[in-house]
Amino acid sequence: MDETTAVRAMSALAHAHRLAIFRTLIAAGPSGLSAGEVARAVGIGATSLSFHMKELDRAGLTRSWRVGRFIRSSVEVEAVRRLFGFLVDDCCQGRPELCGGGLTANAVVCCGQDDNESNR
Amino acid sequence: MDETTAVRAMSALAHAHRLAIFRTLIAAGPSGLSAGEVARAVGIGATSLSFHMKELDRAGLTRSWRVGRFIRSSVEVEAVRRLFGFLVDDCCQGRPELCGGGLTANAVVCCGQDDNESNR
DNA sequence: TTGATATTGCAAGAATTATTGAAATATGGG
DNA sequence: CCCATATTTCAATAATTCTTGCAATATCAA
Repeated sequence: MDETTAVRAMSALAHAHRLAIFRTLIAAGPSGLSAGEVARAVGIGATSLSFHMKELDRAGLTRSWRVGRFIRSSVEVEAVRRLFGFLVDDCCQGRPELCGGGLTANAVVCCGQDDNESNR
Repeated sequence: MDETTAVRAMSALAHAHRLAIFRTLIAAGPSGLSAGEVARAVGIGATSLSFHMKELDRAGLTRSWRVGRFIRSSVEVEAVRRLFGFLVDDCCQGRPELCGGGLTANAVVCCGQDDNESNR
């Protein structure tokens, strides 16, 4: 993960609607939701959802795929993990004796090692 | 953590200079760095650093305190933990059977339970 | 093919955020 | 008290991002 990628990801989450979309999709799990379902859940219009969903996809935080007339989207769990890692991986320069707890940076997100089939 | 707080935190990190500042401070650990040291490390001017540092402080991601003529800043590790949690805590609606790995959302950052004295 | 549903693209204005240097403030040392 | 260092404030400009409705595209079902 480079800085540009990380900034793009943070920017994608730095918006009330997109954060709500992201959290809605995190809750939905690997099978995701259709654009319409997300728009309804978040309370925004189709145009607005499309705009914001595209931002999340572009940032690599979500993935979208077509199922008939619907576009389903879900969170790219691995990307979230990499993002968290990028933020904190150099914590205390990796010298735990500088810190109290002394854990090396680590971020774990639900849904295991990412891809768990479902209807992708 | 509410949505407004989370958006403010993500916005604070959604900028190349501020992300660099944040990561520099994460690496520095609880004792932090002075504004000048950060500015030099990141390669920006004093005015610019002051502007961006204030954003990080305002977002609650960092804390700053005066030591003589210097202002030192360090990362608020607990705030980072809460932010990560807010992003992923509802993962798969807390129903691990929907996910492969089945972990509940969890984000761990170095430096233990936050405050480890040093020169605060 | 036609109609209905689902989603995206476009364009212009509105709003927010970033950049810059110069001046102002705070502190410690002599 | 005066000077040098460290940081912040101010103000104007520049740049980016958001919002909105409507038209366009894609797919399915009849």
